[in-house]
Amino acid sequence: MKSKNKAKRSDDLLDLPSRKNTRSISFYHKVYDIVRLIPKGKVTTYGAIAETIGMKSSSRLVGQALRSMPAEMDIPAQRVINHAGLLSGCHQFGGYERMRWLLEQEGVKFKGDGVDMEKHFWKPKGK
DNA sequence: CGGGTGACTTTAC
DNA sequence: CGTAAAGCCACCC
Repeated sequence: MKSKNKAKRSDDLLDLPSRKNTRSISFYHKVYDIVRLIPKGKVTTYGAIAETIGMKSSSRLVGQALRSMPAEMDIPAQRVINHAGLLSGCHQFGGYERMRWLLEQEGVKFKGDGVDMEKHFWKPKGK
């Protein structure tokens, strides 16, 4: 099955912790570390994460990292949304409704179809 | 080594 | 307001 190829990638990414000792940590891994720091009930944007890493013009890479992220990892990826507060990665969570539900369980309020950024936006590193 | 890809963002019309 | 296109760059094949 083709899933074999996907499994290989996941396994490689799960090797994350052990790579911590290496001097060259993948860009993706930095993204994962930051996303894990997002407090419950808060959300952030791809651009904010990219900026924290030092590549604010490459917000796409953040999205790409999360897309490749193995589901086995305990990363609240649902808290990462786009600049407009919309759930751009909803398909990865089984649909918009499901991703929205996950956020609402954490206390995130919605404004229209997107997250109320005024109340829940959180910038990595707190400052 | 080169081309394709993408959970973005911004600007332009 | 909506759609379109360009800029951006790490990772995979």
